[in-house]
Amino acid sequence: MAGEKAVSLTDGEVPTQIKNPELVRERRRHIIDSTVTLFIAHGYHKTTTRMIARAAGFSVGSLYEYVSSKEDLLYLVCKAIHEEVQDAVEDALSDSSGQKEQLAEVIRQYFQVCDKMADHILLMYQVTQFLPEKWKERVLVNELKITDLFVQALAGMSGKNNFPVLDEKRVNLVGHNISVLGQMWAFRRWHMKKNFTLDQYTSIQTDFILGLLF
Amino acid sequence: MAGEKAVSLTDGEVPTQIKNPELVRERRRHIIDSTVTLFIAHGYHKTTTRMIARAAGFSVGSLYEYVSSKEDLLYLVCKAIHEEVQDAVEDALSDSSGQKEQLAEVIRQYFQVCDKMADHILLMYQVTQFLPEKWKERVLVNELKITDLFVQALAGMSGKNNFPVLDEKRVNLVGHNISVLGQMWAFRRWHMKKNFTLDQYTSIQTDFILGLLF
DNA sequence: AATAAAAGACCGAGCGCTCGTTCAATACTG
DNA sequence: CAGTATTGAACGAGCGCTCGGTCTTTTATT
Repeated sequence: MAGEKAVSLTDGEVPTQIKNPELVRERRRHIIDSTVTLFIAHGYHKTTTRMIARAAGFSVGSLYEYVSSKEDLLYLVCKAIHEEVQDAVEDALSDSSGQKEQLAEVIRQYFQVCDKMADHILLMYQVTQFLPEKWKERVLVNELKITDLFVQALAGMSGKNNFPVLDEKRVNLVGHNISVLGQMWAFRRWHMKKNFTLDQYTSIQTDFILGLLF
Repeated sequence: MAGEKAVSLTDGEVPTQIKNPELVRERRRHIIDSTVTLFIAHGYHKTTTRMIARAAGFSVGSLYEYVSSKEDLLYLVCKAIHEEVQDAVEDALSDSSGQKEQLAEVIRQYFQVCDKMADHILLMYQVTQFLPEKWKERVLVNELKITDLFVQALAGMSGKNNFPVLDEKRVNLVGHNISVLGQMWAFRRWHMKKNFTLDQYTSIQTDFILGLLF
């Protein structure tokens, strides 16, 4: 179930003119990579399909053989980012055995991911709004999946190893808080980077989350 | 100092062709109101200057007498939203006397503001990216001002009334956390509204912030 | 008070341009 | 040669913004 590193870029989800599915997977990977860089640098609207084509080493025409619209490409980008974050979080969780110290470690690794992928996280925040409704829903579901990893982990700890028992709603919300406080390092970095190192940030937020502050 | 409900819409900041400053203030107020509604409904890019003019009851030409570009108008919108939030938070803080229970009350009122202004908060997240660098900085400063209200309040409580002493960095970060956890009710409402009432959310998050969970 | 003149506010057709997308022509490959 | 992949010029809808002009209000003049 976990650990597939799903590279489902061929999905009928997003249509293509090209017959050879392997070619599609390979080229799309390439297109997505180029596009992410451009989107981060210039934003969605100021990145033109021509720029994307050029950066990926294609003509506009070819680009449109592999991707049916700019919006669809945007969806592929969002999906790829989510997959990357999700994989990283799953890795972090895989060697966590449910102690309070382990939770701290998971948070530490997650925040590390948020730091490394700060640009991508910011991009997701900026760009989800431009997805067609159909894709937008999917993206939110993916976002929820990541948060749920924390929720599940917390639920697993609840009541064990001097961990307090938390009802479902509380667990759920704490999961979201962890998720968002990680992202905050990305979307408020204009302030954070000026005032904290990542380690400082992690340390204080961990205390905060574990309720050691007050 | 506080309580001016500053309506500084005449500021030389954003240029205009119209001579009568009172007229400018009045009309801009009106234009901004119409624009906010449109931006919330359709986003920045899909809202055309024609739509804005029509909604405000002007011709495009007149619109451009009061506002020198769509980007400047966007800045005015952001500023107006921040002013509204800031005023509301200041009100909430004005009758807080520095007890733990009072902090809870401030949080409650702030979250209420976030709920009422959820659309606006979301809009700010979506739209800041389109501001010219010059305005973007200002907007971030305004955002910081609001967070600082919490930081100041916390700093004032630190050490008094069975409140723990917190160093500057911790106080600063907790202020940001309060600010962001309020906004989270807005930008994750697709999940939150499905699973919590505002009261539930407030109650759990207050516990979380005050560290009563673990 | 009547009239002229100047200023200020308002108008909207249209300019110049960008951008996503298409498609007829061309090249490649087995 | 058939099937597939690639190309990039051309398209046309849509956009922000301008500008020559009109309408309204205020001021000046007789």
